[in-house]
Amino acid sequence: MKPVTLKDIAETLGISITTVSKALKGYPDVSKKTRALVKELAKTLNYKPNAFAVNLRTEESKTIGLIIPEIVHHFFSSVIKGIISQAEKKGYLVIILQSNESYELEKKQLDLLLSKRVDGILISLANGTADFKHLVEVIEQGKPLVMFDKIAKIVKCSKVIIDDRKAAYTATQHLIDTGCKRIAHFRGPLLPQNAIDRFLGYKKALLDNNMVYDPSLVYLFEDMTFEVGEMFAKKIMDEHTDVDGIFVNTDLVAIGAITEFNRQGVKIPEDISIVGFSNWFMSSAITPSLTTINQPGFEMGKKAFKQLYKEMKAKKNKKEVIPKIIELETVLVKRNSTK
Amino acid sequence: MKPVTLKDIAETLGISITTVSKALKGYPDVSKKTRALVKELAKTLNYKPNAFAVNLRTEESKTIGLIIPEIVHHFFSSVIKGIISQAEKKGYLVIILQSNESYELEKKQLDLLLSKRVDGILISLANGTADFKHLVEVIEQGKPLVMFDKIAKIVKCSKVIIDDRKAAYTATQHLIDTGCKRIAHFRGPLLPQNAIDRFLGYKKALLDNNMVYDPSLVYLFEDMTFEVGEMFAKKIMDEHTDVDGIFVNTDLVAIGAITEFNRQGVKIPEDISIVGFSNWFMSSAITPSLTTINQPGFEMGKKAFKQLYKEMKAKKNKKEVIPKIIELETVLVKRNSTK
DNA sequence: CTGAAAGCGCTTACAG
DNA sequence: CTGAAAGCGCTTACAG
Repeated sequence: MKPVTLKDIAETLGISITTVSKALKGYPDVSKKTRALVKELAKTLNYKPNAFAVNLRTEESKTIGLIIPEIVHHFFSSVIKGIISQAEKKGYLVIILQSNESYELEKKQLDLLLSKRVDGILISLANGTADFKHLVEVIEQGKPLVMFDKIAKIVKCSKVIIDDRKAAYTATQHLIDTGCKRIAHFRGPLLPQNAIDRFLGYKKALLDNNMVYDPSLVYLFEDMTFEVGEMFAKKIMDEHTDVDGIFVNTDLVAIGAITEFNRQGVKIPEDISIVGFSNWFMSSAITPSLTTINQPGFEMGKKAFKQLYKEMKAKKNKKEVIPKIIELETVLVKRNSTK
Repeated sequence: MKPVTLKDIAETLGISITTVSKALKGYPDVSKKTRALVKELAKTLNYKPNAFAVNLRTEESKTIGLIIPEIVHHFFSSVIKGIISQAEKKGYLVIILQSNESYELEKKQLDLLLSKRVDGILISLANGTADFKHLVEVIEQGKPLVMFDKIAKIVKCSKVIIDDRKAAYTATQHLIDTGCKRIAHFRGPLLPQNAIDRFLGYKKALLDNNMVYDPSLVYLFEDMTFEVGEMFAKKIMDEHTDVDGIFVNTDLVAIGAITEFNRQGVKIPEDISIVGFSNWFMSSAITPSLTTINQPGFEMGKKAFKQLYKEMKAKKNKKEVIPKIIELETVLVKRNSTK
């Protein structure tokens, strides 16, 4: 009933706990005979080291924390999958917490992870986060921290990102190249760095092509939902009948817009071209299929863990870590929502 | 730099570690003055108990494990969200692992969680799992275990489920009630209990209505994807032009089928009616919108954790636990893919 | 009201 | 090659 301990094995074999421990860990200063004996007994008794004791001794839990704004999102769940798959390979477990896009919750979750003494932390910031003291504190404490996707530029730590500005530029340029003259942007929320960068890329593409940047064509919204896409599609039809192209922050919203345009008989791409962002699997399924930017979530998760792992290892060996910015490639996936 | 310990506080205040510990935990046998002093110092020093030591002493980690077949699935990510939200309220953290629908991996993950000594385990079975010894062992060890959604009927533990058979019956009956005479079923994989039960509900509805059950109208497939839906829609048009209704195992597959039928000019619901399963948010977005069975994922996650919590508490108090089957309500959501 | 002491199960520096 | 001992940081039964 009670779990088997080193002591149990030692007593049964009439040797010391020290020797049992060493034998199990394959230390060379144990005789072959003893080692075999110990290992055999451990196996038959189904011995499993008490993780709590090991943690206490080694000050390491082989567990990392992950804070994510929202789990129920195709992109983020792909990232999670990437993180878990990689963590598993290295023998790490992942504790997942959600910030619900709230700064207060994010702070609280970070504190929780710290008090649990996870070995490292992976985080994608909440939309509501504009102050970064809580993150700086983690770093000052020497706890490895890697940010991904939604990051804070001024915080000195490793980051795994895409070049949102460039990707948005490419998307907008594609609209221009295919003949769009008046291009709107469904921007999303105000604060997060990726929304800012996508907006900047959009704007720069316009200016580089000697097109007018018109702020009234930029639509802000908090929630990235299908319904928001429908709503703004309606708004465009009401307010700006001359718009012939839209660059949308997220596929889900773009698909909402497409659905509404379809419903109203607006032809895509003849009347309006649309480019999304993220390459959600539904974007190839919708009619017309959606031209979009591929954002490699699974890959991002893998890279983020790998970097964190390096930093945890470096810390263990008391080596200095130089923060690294890892940028993943994005690709424009051309489909039928653009000419 | 080094974390503050009870000893640090005790030494600074010139009192014993015992008293500091008691004061911080609000034990009544400490003078008000001492308690106030200790608490204040702890706060200014930002004392956080060493979770590893607490775990070792209390044999409790306030952490649970969750094994899920696939994270990147709207339904499962909703469940995860429900679990995490509830766990947070009770001060528990959640370690998430994926079985990738593989029995071997599921066993391995379970073992990992056990060796980490989580306080309890939540699991939804892999499609590949047909042997349940690994689960029985967990229970025999006295570790609280609750299964949800994809369960094994013969394993004696608490379960949170829906009545898949009844829901499938309702879905099929709705097709019959709206005039369908020849109803196919996209069944999904062979093994999981929920696929079996949905199939049985479909069959029973046919028989209760004196309709012929034709095995050639039941389509098996391993992966529940959009593409599978497209493919089987084509198959139906080739093989069974008389089919006028389909009950599909999952919304995603149903939406794939709708897309293909739309493409081929097959009218929904005039030529073929379709009912899905799960009420994925895209099912109200597609044209025509999809009639489906609402499967409460978030709710299921919450209930599963609540039950696990009860059992962990009972175990702590050395009370017996009687396994409980919690069945959540499902509702048929009528939309435009049926008459 | 306070504290000395045992103990949770492990790891590892050290002695022999 | 083997083992006694210290110690990780906490909790708690017990004595005073």
